[in-house]
Amino acid sequence: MATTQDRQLVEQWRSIQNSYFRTAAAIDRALEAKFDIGLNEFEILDLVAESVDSACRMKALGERTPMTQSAVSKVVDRLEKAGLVSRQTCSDDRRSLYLELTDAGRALHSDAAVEHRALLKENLGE
Amino acid sequence: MATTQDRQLVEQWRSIQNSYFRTAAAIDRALEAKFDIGLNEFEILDLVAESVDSACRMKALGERTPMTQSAVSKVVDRLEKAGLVSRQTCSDDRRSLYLELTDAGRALHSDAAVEHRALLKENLGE
DNA sequence: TCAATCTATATGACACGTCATTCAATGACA
DNA sequence: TGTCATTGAATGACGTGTCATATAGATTGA
Repeated sequence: MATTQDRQLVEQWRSIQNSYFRTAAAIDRALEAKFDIGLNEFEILDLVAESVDSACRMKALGERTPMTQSAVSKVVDRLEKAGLVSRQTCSDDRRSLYLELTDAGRALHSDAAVEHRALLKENLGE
Repeated sequence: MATTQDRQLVEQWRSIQNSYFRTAAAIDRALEAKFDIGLNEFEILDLVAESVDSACRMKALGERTPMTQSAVSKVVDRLEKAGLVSRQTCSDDRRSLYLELTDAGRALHSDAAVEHRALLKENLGE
């Protein structure tokens, strides 16, 4: 039997879905159009940009994002191919890699971040 | 410059992302394991199940879901292939189709809905 | 009534994410 | 030290979503 609570849960869930998808789509389109990178690429850039320490980070990145380890790896592939980020080997654990923004990456990030925040405000803050 | 408000927005956004992804993944896995359908398939089933009127619905479905029209079409393909739903032509507009649950679809939906609601409660209500 | 246009759905090419696996490096412990 | 398990990351096969387009039916207006 569908209880009232069930219906409320479903409503709540649909509303989360809609706001998530609408916001994500809006940001994705804008970043794609203006900076030629997708939302996931930006989010990785953003995480790298806010990591001031130079700890080995591919792993850490995976923990701060809902993306899979392999998704992160592929996003980083694209960022690296685009010359925005570079993979550096870790001296203390040679399995690990950490990421560094290139100058181009830093520049693009700081422009894109403005757009990103503005769209978040528009869609979340309303 | 990163203002405090910016940081709050980003935090809020990440928290939405996480709760969305965690919940979606949990439901998806459970439905996949127990009923062999994905979350999107279930959501279409759910929409069809709650449409009591027999209006032409493919179109209407598209409006109640963040999915693309073409995504809906493919999800329905799979549901039809699985024998859970059937496409019916519309007499008043032969371009349109409406969907009907098969008996198997109705049965699966009512079981899966219990699971779905329970997981929503667990993840959203907590 | 016949174009021109619009609308509902389907489809194919493509991009991207996931899973399972692989590979190399590390750690643990006998 | 040598084996065995574990860990960080990359990769290939695959499924599914998106975009652009195709198709068929509807609508409009001359």
